[in-house]
Amino acid sequence: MTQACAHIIDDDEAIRDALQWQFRTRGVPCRMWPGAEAFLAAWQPEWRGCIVLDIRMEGMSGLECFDVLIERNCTLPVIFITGHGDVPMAVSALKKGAFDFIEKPFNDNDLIEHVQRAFDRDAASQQAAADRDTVEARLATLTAREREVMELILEGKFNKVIADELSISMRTVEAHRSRVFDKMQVRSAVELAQMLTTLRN
Amino acid sequence: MTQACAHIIDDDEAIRDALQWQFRTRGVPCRMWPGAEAFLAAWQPEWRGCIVLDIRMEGMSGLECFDVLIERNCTLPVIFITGHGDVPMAVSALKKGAFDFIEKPFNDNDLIEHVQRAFDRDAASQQAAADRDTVEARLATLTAREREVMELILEGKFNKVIADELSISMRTVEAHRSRVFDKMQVRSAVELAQMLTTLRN
DNA sequence: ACCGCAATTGTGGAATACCGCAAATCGGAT
DNA sequence: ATCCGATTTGCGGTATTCCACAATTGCGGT
Repeated sequence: MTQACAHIIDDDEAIRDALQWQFRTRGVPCRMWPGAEAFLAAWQPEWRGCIVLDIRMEGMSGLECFDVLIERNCTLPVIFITGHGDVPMAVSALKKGAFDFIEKPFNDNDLIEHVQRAFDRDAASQQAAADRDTVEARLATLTAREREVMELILEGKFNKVIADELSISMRTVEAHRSRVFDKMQVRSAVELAQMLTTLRN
Repeated sequence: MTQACAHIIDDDEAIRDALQWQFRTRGVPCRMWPGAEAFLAAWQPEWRGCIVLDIRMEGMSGLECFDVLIERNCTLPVIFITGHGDVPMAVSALKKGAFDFIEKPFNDNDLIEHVQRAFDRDAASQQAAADRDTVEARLATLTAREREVMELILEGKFNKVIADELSISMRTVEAHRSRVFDKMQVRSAVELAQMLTTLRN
C-alpha cells in the first residue's frame, strides 16, 4: 500500500522550504513540487494522501491544474491556498469538489490539521474504491450468460421464470446460478443483492 | 404536494421588491421575508423549494439563521447572497452544506437560474426522503420479533438457522418471515435486501 | 372477566432451490 | 486438427421454502 503523502505545489521556493520544514517536524510525509506541470507529469493514479495547491503560479494555475486532475479522475482531496482569492473562485472550486480553500497567510498548524483531515477522507474513499474494485473484478469474471442470469436473480425471480424468459431449461439456470454465486463469492441471493446494491449507490 | 417556493430573506425592502418583481415576472413562486426571525417563526418542515439568505441583516444574521435551520434538520437548499462576504465565510458556509454563495451585486437572471437548480435538487432530495419514509413506515409496523427475524434473513440465514439462534421452532420463523414480507410489501428476500440496503446508504 | 394482538407450534403437502455426476454442442484459439 | 471454455441439458436425490388450516399461550387494555 502506498504511503499517504501531502503533495505541495507552489512556485515560491521560500514557502516550499518553510512548509517542508513544518511537515517534516511533525512527521507528516510530504513532497514539494515547483509547479503544476511538474506535478502533473509525475502524478500516478495510485498516489494517496492529498494535494495542497497554490492558485497563483507561473505557468499553469492551480485552478487549471485542478481541472486536469478532475479530468484524470484523480480523487485525492485538494486543498487550495491563495493570497488573492476571491469569493467566486472559492465557491467554484468547492462546488467542483475541492476539499478546502485557505487564504494566505495561514497558520502552519491549521494547514497541517487540514491535511490530516484530507488524509482521513482519502483513506476512507480509497477503502470504498477498493471495495468497489473487488466487486468489479468478480463481476468481470462472469460470462455474458451468467451476468444475464444474475440480473434476473436480482429481480427476485424464480429459476423457473428465468428459464422461461431465457428460453433455456431450469437445470441450465441452476448451473449458471451456482457459478454466479461461486464467482461472486456469496452464499445466497441476499448477499449478492446487498453487494451489488451497495456498489450501485 | 406543497408547491416549490423561493423564500427570500433580506432586510432591505428595496431588494425584496426588486427580486419579487423579477421572480413574479418569470413565474417563479417566491415569498419575501424581512428578517431571519420572521422566517424561522413561520417555517414549516414540509416547505419545498429553496432559501435565498442575505448574510448581513439587522438582528439575526444569515449565517446564524442557517445554523438554526441545520439544527432543525431543514433540508431546503440555501443560497447565500452577500455584499461583504469574505472567502473564509463562503468556505465555511459551503462546507456546512450551503447550496451556493453569491456576491452582490448579482445578475437577477443568475440568481433565478441558481434558484431553479436549487429547486431541482430539493425535488430530488424530497423524492429520496419520501422513499425513505415509505420504507420506514413499513418498518414501523413490524413487531420486535419480526424485526429480529428480518435482520437474520438479511444475513442470508436459513429459517432453520434462524430458528436455532432464536430458540424457536422453524414453523414460527416461517410465520414471522411471511408477515415480514407482507408488511414490507416485497415478494422475496432479495427485494427486501435491496430495499433496506438502499435505505442504509 | 373479556377481547385483540403478538408469539408460538404442529401437520402435511406442493413448489423451489441446490448438488454431484455425466455429457453433448459450439465457437474461438493454438 | 485439437483443445478449451461457454452453454446447454438430464437424472436422481436432498434440503428449503411457502402455504393453508388449526390451535395454544400470554399480555395489556376495556
